[in-house]
Amino acid sequence: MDDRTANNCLTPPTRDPDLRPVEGKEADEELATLAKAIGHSARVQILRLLAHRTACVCGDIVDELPLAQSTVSQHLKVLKEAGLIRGEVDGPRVCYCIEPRGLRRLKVLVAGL
Amino acid sequence: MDDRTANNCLTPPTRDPDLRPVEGKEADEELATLAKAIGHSARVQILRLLAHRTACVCGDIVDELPLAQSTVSQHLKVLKEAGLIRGEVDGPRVCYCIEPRGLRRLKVLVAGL
DNA sequence: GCTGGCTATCGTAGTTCGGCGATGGACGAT
DNA sequence: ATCGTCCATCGCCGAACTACGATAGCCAGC
Repeated sequence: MDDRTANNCLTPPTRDPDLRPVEGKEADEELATLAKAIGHSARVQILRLLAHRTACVCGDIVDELPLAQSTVSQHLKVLKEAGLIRGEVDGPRVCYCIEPRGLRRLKVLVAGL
Repeated sequence: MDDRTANNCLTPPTRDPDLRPVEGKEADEELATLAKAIGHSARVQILRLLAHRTACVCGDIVDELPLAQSTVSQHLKVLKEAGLIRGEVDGPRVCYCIEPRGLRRLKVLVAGL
C-alpha cells in the first residue's frame, strides 16, 4: 500500500496515446481529462514555461508564479497525472519537462473537433 | 439587474477572437476558460453531436445523453458562456449549433502550446 | 383566453477544486 | 551525524462543479 510515490519508470497501463482513436466515448473522456488539466491559468502558465525553455526547469516554477510552493506542487501533480509533463529526480531537486506524447495527444484530440 | 437572460444578439464585449494574441497572461486565461468548458465528457459529447450534424440539433441532445434535461441545459449554458456554441430560439424550441469562432480559437490556442 | 410541450432557472445535496500553512522525507554539504 | 534545502503530502477551509427534481417562462395550437 505504499506505491504512492510517483514512479515514472513504470509506464502507465494505458495504450500508446498515438494509437488511440480520436472519437468515441473513450476519446471523449480522454479529451475531457486533458482539457480539465489545462483548465486553469496557472497550469497553462506552467506548461508554457516548460515549453519555452528547452531545458527542464525545476522549482524555479515556484518563483515564476505568485503561488505558494505547495500549490504549485499540486498543479504539477495534476499535469503529471494527466500525462502532460514528466518529473525526474535530479539529486535534491526535481526536474520537470514536457511530455511530448501527452501534449501531442491533446493537440490531436482538439484538432479533431 | 435583469440582463441575466442570455441575449445572443448583443455580441460580447471582447475583441474578435481571431485577432487576440496566442500567448501571454490573457491568452493563458482564455485558454484555461475554453479548456475548462470542454473539461467534462458530457460537454465534449455535446460538441461532437453539434459538429457532426451540419444542421443544428435542438433538444434532441437530451435524448442522446444519459442525463436529466436540467443537467444538459446546464452544460449547454457552460458551452455557450465559453463561446463554443450558440443557441437560437426557433419557435417553441431552441436550436444549438457550433460557434465556429470559439472553436477555431480553442484550436489555435492549443496548437500554440 | 386555455392547454401542452419545450427550455431555462432555482434550490439542494454531494463531490471536487484551489489555496494555504505545516509537516515530513530525501539528498548534499558540512 | 547534523544541518539546510528542496519538494511532496496532509489537513483544513471556502468556493465551484455536477447532478437532480421541481418550478416557472415561452410559444404554437386549439
